[in-house]
Amino acid sequence: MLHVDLDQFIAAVEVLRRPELAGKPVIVGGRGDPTERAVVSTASYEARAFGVGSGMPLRVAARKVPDAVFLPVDEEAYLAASESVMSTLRAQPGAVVQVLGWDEAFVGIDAGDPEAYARTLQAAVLAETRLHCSVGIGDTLIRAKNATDFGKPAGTFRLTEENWLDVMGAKPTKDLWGVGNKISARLAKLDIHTVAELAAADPQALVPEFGPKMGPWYATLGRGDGSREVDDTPWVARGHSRETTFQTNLTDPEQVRGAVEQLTAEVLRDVAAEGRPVIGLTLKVRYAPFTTKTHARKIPETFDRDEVLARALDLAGAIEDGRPIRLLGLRAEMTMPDDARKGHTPTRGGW
DNA sequence: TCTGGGGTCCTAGGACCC
DNA sequence: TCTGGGGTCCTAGGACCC
Repeated sequence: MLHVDLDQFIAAVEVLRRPELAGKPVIVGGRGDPTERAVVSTASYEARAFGVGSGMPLRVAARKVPDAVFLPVDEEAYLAASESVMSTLRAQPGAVVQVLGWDEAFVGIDAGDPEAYARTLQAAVLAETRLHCSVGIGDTLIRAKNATDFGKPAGTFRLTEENWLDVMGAKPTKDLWGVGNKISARLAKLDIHTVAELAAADPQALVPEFGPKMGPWYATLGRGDGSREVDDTPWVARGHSRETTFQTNLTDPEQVRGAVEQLTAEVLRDVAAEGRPVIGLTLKVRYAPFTTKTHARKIPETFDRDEVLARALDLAGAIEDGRPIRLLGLRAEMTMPDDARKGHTPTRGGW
């Protein structure tokens, strides 16, 4: 199968409608004001050359590249571009498309020459949207996904059982999809540092540290194994959430209640738009300096809007907790009945 | 250097039941 | 007197992805 990934997607969409930005360092994030509390969504390759990357605070990015062009996030524009890309992929002969995000998809194909198919696909996307993409080719989803990085920009690369360890074996475990800083550090405690070492690990030996599902799953990741099926079942959201970061920390309980009420109402609107009931409510509270507390409640399906709001304000009461408040941010999440759930590869991120 | 906003899924531990 | 064993449900917290 193939994994298709648009190159510097958000920055590329912005450059398309502002051709004068081509070749300049472009940084998209927040409201486009580098003095605000917000982070980088995407940086163009020119900005990345200065060490700017996704997730970096805008203030830090501005220090690194004072001359950069800062732009606000425009979700609608990216969504429109994304839909155009995905429909181009679906229009290819024999393609089964599993969308992973705005700028990524798996494409299941039955082609004798996957590289040739990939180049056809890249040409079609470019012709339709003027956007470049890289394509990974693999015999599992994991291998296709990892292959894409080696194809960037605008190229292709193939990873299979044959060359997986030759190409990936010496890489740190963090390079694997689903292994971040925390998991790689815990693997290191077990003296597992590289992909090859993880591939050689006994899956059962990882259970005490990571649990019955994730332990064996990490060993599978190390080998590049896992699903070979591209699944184009339409995606159904499990939940909705809204998050905000305050430009200055909130300290007043009344302000906190107001913020909770507003966020909750916004999420309720998203859920109501789907005509589905709420069955769970979670408030995540980000306190300065950087601790998160969670307050969750199950919600009866029969609850109406006002009852859910009241339950949220109940939870907000727990925020105060006697101590002085210093709130960096808030997130309200609601879950919906999961009758449409599919799945069962124990991965995060919905496939 | 200092922390987005949208998601998904897993694990631990306590409560409760038989 | 001293404390089984299995199950489910719920809450809190954590980790990761784009």
